[in-house]
Amino acid sequence: MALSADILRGHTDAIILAQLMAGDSYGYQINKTVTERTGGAYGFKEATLYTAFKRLEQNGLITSYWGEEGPGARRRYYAVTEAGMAKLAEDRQEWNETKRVMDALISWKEEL
Amino acid sequence: MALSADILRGHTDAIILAQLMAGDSYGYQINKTVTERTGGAYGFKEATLYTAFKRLEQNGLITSYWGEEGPGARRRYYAVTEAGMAKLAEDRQEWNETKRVMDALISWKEEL
DNA sequence: ATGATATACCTCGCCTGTCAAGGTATTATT
DNA sequence: AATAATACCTTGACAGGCGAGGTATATCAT
Repeated sequence: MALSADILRGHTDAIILAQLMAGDSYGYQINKTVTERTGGAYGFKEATLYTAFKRLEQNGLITSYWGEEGPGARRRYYAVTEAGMAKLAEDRQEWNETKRVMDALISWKEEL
Repeated sequence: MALSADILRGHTDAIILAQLMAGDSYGYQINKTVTERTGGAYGFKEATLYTAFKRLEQNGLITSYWGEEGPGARRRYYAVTEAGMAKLAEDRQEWNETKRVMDALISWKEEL
């Protein structure tokens, strides 16, 4: 099942921050990693991705810099800030809470 | 932690449908049940709730009728349709997939 | 009586994140 | 020369959440 982004709306920032915890990266690479990690079940639309970078940077959760130019298209790298790490920790707690709440509300068990 | 609805955006319909599987109910009651079931961690804003009812009914996933008038404010009851039950089954699968995807993307383990 | 609180419903208009569609540029492959 | 892959970006439309406002009934405290 391919997930629509509207289902994951609000989790985009957390997903990006989490990927950056493994090291600085750039848009195209991050998206490929996301797609691989989910077995193709999920990937960002480009507009969504770059909108998110902009938002994250404006909120001080990531910083960006142009990569050293080798051959090929230029790459803008992103790095998590301290604030970004703190935010990710919050988001992870929030995700655990989300799972708890959703499972309590839509699971089968309660109805049997 | 109190969850914002933006985190659960896209899951509102599934939550409502799941509550109605236990029997016909009305807005105020559904919301109280949701709040109780989540230990106060979640509840719909009224505008969100009634907007969702309208959407669900327009999509043929629920039907509504006014309750038999006893004393007190009038109540509009909602019932799940066959299409609603089918949709809920889909939504539940989707939720399982969402958990799988999110855990694959933001969990700690992968980084260690 | 009067005000407050709980129950119970509804609408309007703003806000925010997603994304289709459009664009630019480089390199490799056919 | 054309196509595809890499890599970035912006604009405007759309949809769901929700603050703020409204209506109405019943109970409880002052």
